[in-house]
Amino acid sequence: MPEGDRPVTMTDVARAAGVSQSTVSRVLSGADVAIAVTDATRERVLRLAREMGYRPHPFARALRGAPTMLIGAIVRDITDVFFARAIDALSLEARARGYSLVLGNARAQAGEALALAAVLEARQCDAILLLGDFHDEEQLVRDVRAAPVPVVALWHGRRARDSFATVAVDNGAGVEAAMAHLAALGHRRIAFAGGDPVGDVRERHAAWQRLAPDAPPGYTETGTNALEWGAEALRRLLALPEPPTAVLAGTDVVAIGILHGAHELGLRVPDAVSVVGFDDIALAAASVPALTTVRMPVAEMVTAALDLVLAGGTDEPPLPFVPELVVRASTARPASG
Amino acid sequence: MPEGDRPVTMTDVARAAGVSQSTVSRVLSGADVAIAVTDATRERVLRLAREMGYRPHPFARALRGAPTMLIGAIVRDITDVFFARAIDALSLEARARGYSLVLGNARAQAGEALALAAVLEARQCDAILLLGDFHDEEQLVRDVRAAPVPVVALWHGRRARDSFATVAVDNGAGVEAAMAHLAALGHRRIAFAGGDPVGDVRERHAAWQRLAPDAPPGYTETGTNALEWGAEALRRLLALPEPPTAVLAGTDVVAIGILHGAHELGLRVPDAVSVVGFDDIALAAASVPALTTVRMPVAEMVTAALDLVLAGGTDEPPLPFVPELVVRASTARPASG
DNA sequence: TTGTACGCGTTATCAT
DNA sequence: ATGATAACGCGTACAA
Repeated sequence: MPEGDRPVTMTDVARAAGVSQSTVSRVLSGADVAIAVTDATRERVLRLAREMGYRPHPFARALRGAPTMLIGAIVRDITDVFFARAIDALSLEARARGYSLVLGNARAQAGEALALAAVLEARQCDAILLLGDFHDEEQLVRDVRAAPVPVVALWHGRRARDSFATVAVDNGAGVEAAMAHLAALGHRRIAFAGGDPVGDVRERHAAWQRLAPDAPPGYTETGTNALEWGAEALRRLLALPEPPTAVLAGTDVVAIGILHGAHELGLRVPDAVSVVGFDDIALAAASVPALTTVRMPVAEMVTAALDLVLAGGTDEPPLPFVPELVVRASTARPASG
Repeated sequence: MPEGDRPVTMTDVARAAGVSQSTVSRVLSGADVAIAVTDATRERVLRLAREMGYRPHPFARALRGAPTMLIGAIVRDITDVFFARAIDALSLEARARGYSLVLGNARAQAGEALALAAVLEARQCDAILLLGDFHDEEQLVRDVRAAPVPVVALWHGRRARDSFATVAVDNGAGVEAAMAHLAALGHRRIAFAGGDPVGDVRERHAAWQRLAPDAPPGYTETGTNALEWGAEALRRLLALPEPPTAVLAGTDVVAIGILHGAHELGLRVPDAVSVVGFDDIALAAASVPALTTVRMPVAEMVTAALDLVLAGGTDEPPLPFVPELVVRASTARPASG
């Protein structure tokens, strides 16, 4: 029995059981059961280990090359409800596979490289997942690329050549569905209000441009992915000489900000203006009015990313997932048909 | 130089520099600088370490008793925007002190104890923070108590005797401020709709009961902390023979659900009914209408909890923080005096 | 079937 | 000023 408060080691158990430490290791690590050790010895060791409160020491195991069962998740902004949901799905899915999550919140500019170098790159994690678009964080991307573990990115926005696999969504298809819905309702003047023009939002904007090539000037608003910004963007759009009858928002967060802005202007949605979001966050179904949006298959994408990264990250990434339009109450025929 | 892809160790650097591994350790671990090693040697070692891409191996250090610089954060439900904000604040504050976060999402019932045993209890973390009320998760609390590292709980709701320190908010004071505000506006019939009756919400409910002892039956609604539930609760409250003129919600999430429910019923807030939330989540300022609520000092509480737990968790916990009422547009004089 | 011995990468304590 | 050496807890060839 160890004196003091020191954790119980295999050697402690071995001494108590009157066997060698290796025997304890054989019994407890459970390799090739029933072949190597006498039943009597096994039971004695197991009993003592339990009684003495033995716990394997993960660092000693890791030093021997065992996987840490830790997955590093680097997320752009966890206060973004979309990413919060993704982290939730990720943690559940990871745990189902026996892994835990180390959270790297990238929201602080300074020291981001530090945190990664210290925790993730330093091979404490078996795999690294990037959540969000990090193309502007060059140092971070460099660090992660240099990591000796597989890396997979989610919602990173596709670019020419990335050094890691990407699980993405077909933003073009989502925008097409939204635009088709608005067109079917009779909308001809559809603006885009896009928050941060990075990653998925950038792709959504590009798709909108493709589908509305002759949109009047001023029909594109970009800024930050925040509720207040959505309200501001709406004010500017409605102040145009030829205001839009519908707004396609880059994210649900911006869309809900637009709903708020409309209310402040004394306008009713969808009577005065139709609004379509993107992502289908939980709040979208409970906003005033309930938001028509494009649903992101978060759980499926997280599962795919986990499959990919735990397989080494070198397999072919899955085809972009296809999002689905969810029609609710924030879209209707335009007032002036 | 190491063959293959093996990470660079001190021994590799030592070989390249023509010195012993101990010398490399002395130089790199930076203990007692300038005394022990020649400047020439130091510079050569430092240069080679940099060139060769040496990284300290955290597990080997941990095996020697070094702290892991990992903080385990166990959160009830990270999709709850309130906790997402807390995790954000926590990760920033932790990183400022050189720590990283291991996320334990407790939202899955089965296997929670397992995840803890594997990741936290097994002394991988230097400290453990509990975010939310875990009184109903007995196995988890038992596991955490048995952990050999300090534990501090946040928003855990105070109970008779907990085995770990708690950083809490004075929910009574918050409810008093909200009720005083409503009373000053002329409200006499104030109901409480409280989501999950655990932790802080439970305390808020108790405070409401104390301040409205003669509330008609049916004025208390409890359920889940979800948007839709808020809407349902409002429907039931307004169906009462003597419906309330104001509703105090247990959380902003419920409050925003109530706003949505009112809109669906064709009622305007605050004309038909006043609504007060609790927490001041980001959305509260951008809801329709903007929500009067009680602001939770999240950053301050997180800082205090980190101070406490990194000091060993045994100091006296700080006095409950006092939340502050934020008056916005969801409260007004009742229609019928 | 079981014990001995070694190494994983570090830090710390001795010598030299 | 620096080098050899011994731990830390565990897994595993190898010997017995």
